[in-house]
Amino acid sequence: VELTVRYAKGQKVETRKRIIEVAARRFREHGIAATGIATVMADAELTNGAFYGHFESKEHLVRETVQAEMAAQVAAWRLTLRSGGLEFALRTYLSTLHRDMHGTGCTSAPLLAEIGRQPTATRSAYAAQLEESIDLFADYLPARDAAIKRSTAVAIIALLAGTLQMARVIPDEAVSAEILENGVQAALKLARARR
Amino acid sequence: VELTVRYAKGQKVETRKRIIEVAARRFREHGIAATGIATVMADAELTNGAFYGHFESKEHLVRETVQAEMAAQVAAWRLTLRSGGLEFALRTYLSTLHRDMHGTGCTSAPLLAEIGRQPTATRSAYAAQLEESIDLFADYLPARDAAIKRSTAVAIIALLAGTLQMARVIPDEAVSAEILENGVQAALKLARARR
DNA sequence: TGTACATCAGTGAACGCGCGTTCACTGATGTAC
DNA sequence: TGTACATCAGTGAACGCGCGTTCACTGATGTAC
Repeated sequence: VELTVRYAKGQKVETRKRIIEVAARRFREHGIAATGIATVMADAELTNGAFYGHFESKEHLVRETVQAEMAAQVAAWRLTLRSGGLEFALRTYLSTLHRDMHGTGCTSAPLLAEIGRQPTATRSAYAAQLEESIDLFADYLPARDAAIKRSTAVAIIALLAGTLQMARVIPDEAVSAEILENGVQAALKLARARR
Repeated sequence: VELTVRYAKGQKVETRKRIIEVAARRFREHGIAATGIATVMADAELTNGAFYGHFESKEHLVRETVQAEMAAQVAAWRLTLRSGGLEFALRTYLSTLHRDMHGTGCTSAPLLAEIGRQPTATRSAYAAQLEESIDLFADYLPARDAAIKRSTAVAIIALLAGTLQMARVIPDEAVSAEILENGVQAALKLARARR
């Protein structure tokens, strides 16, 4: 069996990546159910037919997008935590800037509930990346016991997602900003507790 | 102008209520975008055409449903808090029973992110009910200062929503249950802090 | 008491549209000889 | 070097279907006289 490369090496892989990126943006902005294949493909500057050369179905695209974007988010968190520490990372996440950055921000917060309605494979992909996030956060917590670090990290992540979602709902700018700042304080409170 | 009652008094009002109830169930279970008018009306044992005798549009149904179901939820919280206190209410909310009760449970958690994508009118309806929840929770917190009660209540509500969503995503039953219990502990920790 | 009429909650077919998916095809590239 | 052929990423029309919404209608009820 011979393996020939007729197209620029990795071209198809790059197209696939581009589809995932534009899909992620649409998903975050409008939700998974409200996002159509045709609009995603148009965003990627392709026609709808090309989709099925890259993915078996919409379900598969969702799975791969959740997987890839959550991994990217963990990497981003790692960078922010390393460069600025916990409070800086929390403040970056719960900033009005991030709140208003629907398409390019966090994947978890806007899609968490909807991921809960996806097939097990997609939810497992999320769960795996969540474990990465938990381990990462745990490294920046002052507690001694590993189990306490873990449970605190879980609580902080849940709090962050809930707070960002809530701030995005509230139309009153002052109240919304208050909710964000409040989330930072509560997360720090949880982080500081040793047991 | 004469006002005659040709049908059983309040029949239309009751039908309207029934539509909102079945819509709420569908919205919680499948999300707003994934729920169609025709299926809601079929659930209410009516044909799709009848819908527009009760609501101007799907957007209006969403608004009224969010308003009504959030109000009902506040009432349920009030009852649970009054009868069992804070920890009991937290444990009820973050129970595996509630986690698995997608259609009839909390409206806020499964729809929070999606409500954030609705028009301002719907988001304002949510915001008003959220304020009720905050005031209600604040009454069951040990802090002295009203501002601290308020900010703690906000944090607890955000934590509850995020935790329930997360627990619903995780396929591993043990990990999911751990996340729920962990949420209870974190909420209690926040509640106990006096400042 | 009996009949003609008004009211109106609900019916069900139809509208244009976008959905996820399929498929025969195009056309640029590389291979074989 | 030149020509016939194979590969395959992407094209674009089409599929059946459900969406939100409209509308002429039905038929049970109550009113008027």
